[in-house]
Amino acid sequence: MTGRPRTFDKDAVLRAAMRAFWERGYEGVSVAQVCEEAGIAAPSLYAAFGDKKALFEKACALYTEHLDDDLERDLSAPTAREAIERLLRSSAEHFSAPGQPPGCLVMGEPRLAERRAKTRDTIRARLHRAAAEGELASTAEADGVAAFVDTVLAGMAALARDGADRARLLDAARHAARAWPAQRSSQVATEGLWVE
Amino acid sequence: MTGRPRTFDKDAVLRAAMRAFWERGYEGVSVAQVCEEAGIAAPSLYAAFGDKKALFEKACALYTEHLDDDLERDLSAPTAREAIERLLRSSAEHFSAPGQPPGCLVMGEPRLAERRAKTRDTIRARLHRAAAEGELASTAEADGVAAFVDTVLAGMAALARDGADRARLLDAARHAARAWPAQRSSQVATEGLWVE
DNA sequence: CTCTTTCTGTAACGCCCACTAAAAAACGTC
DNA sequence: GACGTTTTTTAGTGGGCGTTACAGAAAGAG
Repeated sequence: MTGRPRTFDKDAVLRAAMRAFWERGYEGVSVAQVCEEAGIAAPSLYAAFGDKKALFEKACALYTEHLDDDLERDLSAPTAREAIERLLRSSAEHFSAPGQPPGCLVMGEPRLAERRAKTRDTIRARLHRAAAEGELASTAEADGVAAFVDTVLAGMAALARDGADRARLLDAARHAARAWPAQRSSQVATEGLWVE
Repeated sequence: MTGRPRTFDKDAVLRAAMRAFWERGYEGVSVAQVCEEAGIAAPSLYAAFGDKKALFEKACALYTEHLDDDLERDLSAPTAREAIERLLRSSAEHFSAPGQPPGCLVMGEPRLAERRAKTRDTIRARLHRAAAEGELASTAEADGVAAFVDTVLAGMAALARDGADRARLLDAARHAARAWPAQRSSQVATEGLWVE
C-alpha cells in the first residue's frame, strides 16, 4: 500500500523554507509565502513537515547541519589564537557566501538564543582550555576574550545583513584577531585604557 | 473652542510604545498591545499619533533624541583612539542600562538600516580625520577600523539582547579597544595573521 | 475492476491584524 | 441652556494569518 506518490522534492522545499527564514526571519515568513516560493499548496506542506514551528525547526536543523562540524574544525587548531582566527575568518566568509542570504539564520533569529548560547559555550570551553594550558593568563581573561569573540561574530552577522561585503567583514575579523592578548602580560596591551 | 481634553499623557504613551518596539521590534508589537500597555483605546492612539508606522517613527525619534549628541560627544575626543574607546564604553553601558530594555532599538530593527548607516558614516568620518591627521596610517586602515568598530557595536547590542550583563559587554569593549593599530606600523600588530 | 492508501487541489475555518465609522461625553463660548 | 469642537467609547470593517475538512486523483494489492 504505497499510495499516491508526492509530486514535489521534499528537500528542495525545505531548502526554500530555510532560505526564506534566513532572509526574513520566522515572523517575516508566512506559510503562504513558503508555499508560493516552493510551488506547492499548503496541505502538501503541512502533510510533509507539520505546522510552521516544526517546519522552522527542520529548516534550522538543515542550516546547522554542518555548522557544528565547521566550528569544531576551526577550534581544533593547536593554539587558541589560531583557532579563533580561523573561526573569525570562516564566519566572515560564511556570512557573505555568494548565492546565499547574507548574515546568519541563527544570529538573526531572536527565538534561537539557546542555540547561540550553545555555540558560545563551545567557544568559551576552547578558551578555558587555553587558560589551563597557559596560553591565556586566567579563566577570567578567557571569559573576556570569549565575550569579545561572541560580540564580533554577532556583529559580523549583523553587518552582513546590512549589506556589508566580504572584504568589510574580513577587515573586521582581521582587526578583531589583532586584539589577542599580548603574550607576556595582558596589562601591556591594555595600557592607557580604562579599568573597571 | 477647546474641545474635550484628552485623559492620557501623550508622552507616557509614546514612551510605552518606544519600550515595546525596543523590546520586541516593529513586527513583534501589535497596536492592540500598545493600547493595552498604555491603557488607552485604539482610536485615541490613532488620533494622537497616526497609524502604526507613524507611531513607530515617533518612537524612534524619541529613542534617538539624545543619541546623536552622545555620539558627537564621544567622537569629539582629541584622539580617534580615545574617541572610539569612549564610544565603545558608552555604548556598552547604554545597551545594558538598568530600567531599560537590553540592547538597542536601532541595532535590533531590520527596517532601521538607514539610520545605522548614518551612524557608521559618522564613525568613518571621524576615523578618516584621524588618517588625515596622521593618527592612522591610511584611509584604507581607517575604513578597516571603522568596519571593526561597527561590528563590535552591533555585536554588543546583540549580546545584550541575548542576556549578557554589563560586565560582559564592557569586557568585549575593552578587548575591542585593544585592537587599535600599533603606532609605528600596523604590520607589527598583524604579524602572524593571515593576509588577503 | 475494486479496495486501500496516500497525496493533491479547492475551499474554507476561526483568529488576530491594522484601522475606522458613529455616537456619546466633556470641555470653552455665546 | 444651546452650540461648536475635540476626545472617548463601542462596535465594528476588510484582510491576512495559520491551519484544516473534504473531495478527487494516483499509486499498489487483491
